[in-house]
Amino acid sequence: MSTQTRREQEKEALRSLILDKARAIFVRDGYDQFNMRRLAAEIDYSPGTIYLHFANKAELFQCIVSESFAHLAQHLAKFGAESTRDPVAALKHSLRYYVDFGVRNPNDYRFAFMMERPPENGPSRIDPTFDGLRRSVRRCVEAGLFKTNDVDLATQTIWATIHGVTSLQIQKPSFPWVPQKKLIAQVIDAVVDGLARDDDKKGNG
Amino acid sequence: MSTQTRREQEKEALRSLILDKARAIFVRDGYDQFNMRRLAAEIDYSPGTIYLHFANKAELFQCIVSESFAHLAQHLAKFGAESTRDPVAALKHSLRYYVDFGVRNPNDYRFAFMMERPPENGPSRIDPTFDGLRRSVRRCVEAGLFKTNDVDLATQTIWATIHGVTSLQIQKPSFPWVPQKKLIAQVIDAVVDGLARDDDKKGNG
Amino acid sequence: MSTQTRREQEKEALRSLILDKARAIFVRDGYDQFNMRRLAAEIDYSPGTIYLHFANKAELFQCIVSESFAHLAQHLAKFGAESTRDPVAALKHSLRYYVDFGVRNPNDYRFAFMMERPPENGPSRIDPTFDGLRRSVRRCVEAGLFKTNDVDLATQTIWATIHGVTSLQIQKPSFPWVPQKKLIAQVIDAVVDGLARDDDKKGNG
Amino acid sequence: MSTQTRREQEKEALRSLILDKARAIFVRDGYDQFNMRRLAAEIDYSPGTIYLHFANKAELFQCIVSESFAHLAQHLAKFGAESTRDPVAALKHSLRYYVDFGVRNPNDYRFAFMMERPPENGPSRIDPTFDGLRRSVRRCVEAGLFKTNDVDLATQTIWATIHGVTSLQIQKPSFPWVPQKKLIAQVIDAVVDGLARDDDKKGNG
DNA sequence: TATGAATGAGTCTTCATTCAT
DNA sequence: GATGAATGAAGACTCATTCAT
Repeated sequence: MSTQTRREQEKEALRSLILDKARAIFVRDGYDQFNMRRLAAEIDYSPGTIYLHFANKAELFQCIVSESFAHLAQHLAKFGAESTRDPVAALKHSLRYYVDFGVRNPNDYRFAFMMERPPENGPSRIDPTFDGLRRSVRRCVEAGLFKTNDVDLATQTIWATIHGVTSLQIQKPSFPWVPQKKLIAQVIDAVVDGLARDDDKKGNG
Repeated sequence: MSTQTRREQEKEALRSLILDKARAIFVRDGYDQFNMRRLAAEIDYSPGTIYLHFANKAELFQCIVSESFAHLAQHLAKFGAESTRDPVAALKHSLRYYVDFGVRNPNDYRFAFMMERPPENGPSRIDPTFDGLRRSVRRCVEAGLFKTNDVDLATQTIWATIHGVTSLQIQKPSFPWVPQKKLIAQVIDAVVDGLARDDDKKGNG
Repeated sequence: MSTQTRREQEKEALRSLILDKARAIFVRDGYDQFNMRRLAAEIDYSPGTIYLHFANKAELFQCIVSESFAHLAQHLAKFGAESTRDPVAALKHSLRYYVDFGVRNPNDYRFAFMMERPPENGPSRIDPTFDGLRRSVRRCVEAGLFKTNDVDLATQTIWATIHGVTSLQIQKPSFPWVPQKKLIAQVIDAVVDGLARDDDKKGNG
Repeated sequence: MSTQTRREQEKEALRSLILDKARAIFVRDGYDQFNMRRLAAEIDYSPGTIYLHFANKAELFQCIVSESFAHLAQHLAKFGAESTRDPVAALKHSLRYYVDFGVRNPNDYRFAFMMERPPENGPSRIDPTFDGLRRSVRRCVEAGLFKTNDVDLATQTIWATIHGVTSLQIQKPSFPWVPQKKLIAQVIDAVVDGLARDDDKKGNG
């Protein structure tokens, strides 16, 4: 029993080691440049060992994508969870959280929203991640704080917008950006204020 | 003469054929999966023939990128060119034009802003493309129509935003989007209205 | 242990097999005609296997060159090592030894001095090989046995000379040569006697 | 007639142009690196044109080799032609001429004696070139000036020797040689003096 | 369980040579 | 005679994956 348990733990540990290193390489080099032999070398195991844990490169990749979505979902779960007096402020807060998560965890964000290959088949993984945001937006709509009543429209407007900043910050770090914090705040303020009724805006945060 | 002319035309035609097919394959498969042999096969020429027109894969790719930027520049030439009574309306107009270009020419947009692969050297190609937009934004700032006086901040805010919609529309076509036109209009209105002083907004466009 | 040892031995054996076959092909076909695929075929392994032992064709070639120089150095170690009553006789003895090495190990000699192809970087490999010969010549000069006092001049004269015979014997075996031993002896005698003062020559060896 | 003649002259001129450029490239780059397309480009004709004058790369190469031998033979024709009072001095003179020719026309020399690929089949081309030298040596032998009576032995000794200097000067220009003239003179003096009877040497030239 | 040697299929690229014009 | 587009065959090298140990 003890032996078996230890074995399982070791197996799990190795699996994690592979996943972590693989994630880093996938992000650094891209899917195609990623190289099973290099991965093996970097974790100091033989190539064959990786195949004891993952059927092949594609499966390894998918595992990492799933992890990223899970990580994302877990962090975004709170989105619109709390009921608040000021849903707009809450929304902005959530958005800052979202962008912040992406910028701090570019690997996860890339896997979740930016990497293309290989083509996904199953159901959209974006949708669920989305629900929190939609909930948060709905609060605002239901409180009559937005010009529009179309929750999906507002949600997608916001998502597109903040995905824009997030992905560009990740993808084009060498562009001569204005200070990141300032830009992010400005984007969030602009889009939310733009959606909000005029009489509801008085510099919230 | 006639012979020579015909030859040149044929050569040009083949070059175009290669570029067009290559563009399609690059977009379909990505830079790494793109394959000179397959390209050759798809245009029914031998691999060597491609090398009569392009030195190598990277150059072929860069040619397509350049084409895309040229195409973009040509379509965006008007950006902020006209001096108008209503700079905000002009800006919105331009933005609609920008997104429209991306959505209608997804391949060009991909090559210009979304494909990662081979590291560019030379000067940033984004910057020049950017100038028109910045000019358009400056008009608004100089007319005192925006809350902020920071032209770069406003420009980047807007660019990040509309790049967000544009790229998502291109990259995630299977997502259950609200009607595209509506979304685009909403994003543009939201972000520009969000940047504009309150007393200047009365549903323009 | 036994397993690991056997593996290492097998690995070493394969490395040797590759080196030996490669050396033969390099000599037979020249650097450019040498072909990794053919080498692989001739040793009954796949091309990839060779790359498990050598990074690329150039490295494989350099390894053989190094082997040859090592072989040469090992055989020429004694050159001018012994202090003798008769430095001229010792020199002639060494020269005979040198030519003999080249003729008996034509491949080594080719790799060391006759093959042109890939431009070496690093420091000249000839120089060190040369030192023994120079030492041997210096003995003669210092003993006042040569007409000239210029050690480098004498050394290079001798080297050029014996390289002449050696390389021709290797490169033009089908030429109607006089008996090889006779020719070699004559060349050595002629050049050394020609350098020596008249009063010191009385048929030594 | 005039037209035909002009045509033939033009054809001959082009043939020469090709040969000259080709020789330069062959020597610069070696047989394998030599490239028919580059040759065509360098003479400003199309690749096909070369094939109107030479069947293929190998034939082109052989033509150049033949030219080189002819050039060499022509220059070496005088070798031992004049009957002189001092055959040894004449021999030395000829040898200086030989080395000089090689060093000044490294291309010819390489083609004649140093390039390997592709293997020759026909009768040895060296032998004829050799005759002048042998004649010159025979004079010395017949005048009783050499220790040996074996004309072939003496000839080959001398040839091997001076080929040694010549080829090394051509092939290893980056070696830290003593001044070339000095070395060549020394080699010639040494080997001829070494072959000559003691009582015949008194600083000749 | 872990190894790591080995492979086969594939990738970019080059080049002598041909042939319709 | 001259062109130059086109090709077929080849060569260096890579890499996911397998399998005997």
